[in-house]
Amino acid sequence: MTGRMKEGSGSGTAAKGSRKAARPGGRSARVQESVHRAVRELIGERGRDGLTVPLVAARAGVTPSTVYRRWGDLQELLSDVAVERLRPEGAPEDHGSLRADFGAWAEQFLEEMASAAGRAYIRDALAGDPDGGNAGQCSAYAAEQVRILLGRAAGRGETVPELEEAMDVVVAPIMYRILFRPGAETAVGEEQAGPAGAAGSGAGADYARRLVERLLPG
Amino acid sequence: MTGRMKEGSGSGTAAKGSRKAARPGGRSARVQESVHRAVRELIGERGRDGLTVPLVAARAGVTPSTVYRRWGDLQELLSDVAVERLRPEGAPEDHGSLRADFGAWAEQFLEEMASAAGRAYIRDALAGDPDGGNAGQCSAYAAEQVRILLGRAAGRGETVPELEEAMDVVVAPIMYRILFRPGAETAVGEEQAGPAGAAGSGAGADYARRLVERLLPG
DNA sequence: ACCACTGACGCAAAGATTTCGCGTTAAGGT
DNA sequence: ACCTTAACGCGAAATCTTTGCGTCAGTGGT
Repeated sequence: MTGRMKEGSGSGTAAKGSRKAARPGGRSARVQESVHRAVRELIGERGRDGLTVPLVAARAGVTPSTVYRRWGDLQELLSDVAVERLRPEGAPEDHGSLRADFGAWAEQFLEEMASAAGRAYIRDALAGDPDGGNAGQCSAYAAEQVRILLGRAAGRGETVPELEEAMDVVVAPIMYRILFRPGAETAVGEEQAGPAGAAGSGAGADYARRLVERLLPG
Repeated sequence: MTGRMKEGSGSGTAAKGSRKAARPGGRSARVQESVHRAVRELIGERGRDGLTVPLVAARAGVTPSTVYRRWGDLQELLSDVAVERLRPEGAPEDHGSLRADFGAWAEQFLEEMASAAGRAYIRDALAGDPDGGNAGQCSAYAAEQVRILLGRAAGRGETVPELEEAMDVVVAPIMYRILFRPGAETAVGEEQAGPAGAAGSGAGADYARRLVERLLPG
């Protein structure tokens, strides 16, 4: 990961309240922040397995029943934390053209999402998510980034595809391969790749670039 | 659902051994079949929530420790059952042309996967799947169906796209929308749909057809 | 056909997690 | 400042999960 996603433990100052916003005031916000931080720390120390509600609660300085009442179970709590960490940090870089912008973004997106940590967060986000709200948030994050890319290109006078089409052609295949085809995040059913690694450094960089070229005419 | 996926409780005669095939002989096979059937029955009776390992074990006529030892936890068991139910029943129908074949298949695929039951099974399959083996099996099922479509069209002399490209352009967007964009399985970023429901009956039928047309030239 | 070997199961106790009722605290509004 | 009520802490009860040990049944060899 190069920096699109949150890395450090708790960089933000204010709680976000991704779940129930019924009473987002002082104490509830403190508890949520404390529990989220406990989860992040314990994941770093003991891994996602070996994580239990009583353990998280103890680290956070609350009682287990508080966690159960707010989040229901460990899965939903992990889902909340995962979504928070899958949120992009800033706007995608500007490389002068839609092809370069989108290519670089897709490359980075694939690399981060396909990493062991990224895949774990994606699966956590999906797993404890009855109504699909957290998964929708993840998709909204990516769509927002792509919308910025397209809007920027349109401002340059370039002809740009629809956002929906861009999500279908570039983002969806990346996520599909990560989730359903472990170990196949590279390779695309087209011509042989360039001599060896055209621009990107990672393994699936070529794949990401080729998805972007499938979207853009020319 | 019209019949691509398994519907009834236990139609097959022999156990399949989707997990450990260490000792697939008589008793182990009976236990696996019995536990799987118990899960299917209880899901039908009490829903996926309110399902516990002791409950399943009691229905299956085994002790909870047996379930824990074979599957680890409820999630992995549900993942196994989900993959079994996501397996296609037979070969896709023949409509005379790749466009018609693929369109009809995609339409049916979307309808089944986007249903409440289909989505639940997909999420279960992904959730309890440490190594991604079950998810890979789901993808392999779909890929096999598409491979049949493409091979049949090639036999007719049609020019056909690569399997990988077909998966990227048609299957991936369908699964992405189901997982990450609840309530947005229809609509595509192109021209307005036909007058009103061209051929398919379901809501997302037009979307599936348009994905196929994005893949096929002409 | 018989026998030894080994993986899988049942049973039951120990341990951990999850649920629930009730009193208390503190946020939000008037 | 006072009232209302969502959210929390505490502790007991219920439920689930793990583990050790004896037994049973498939598997392969003779």
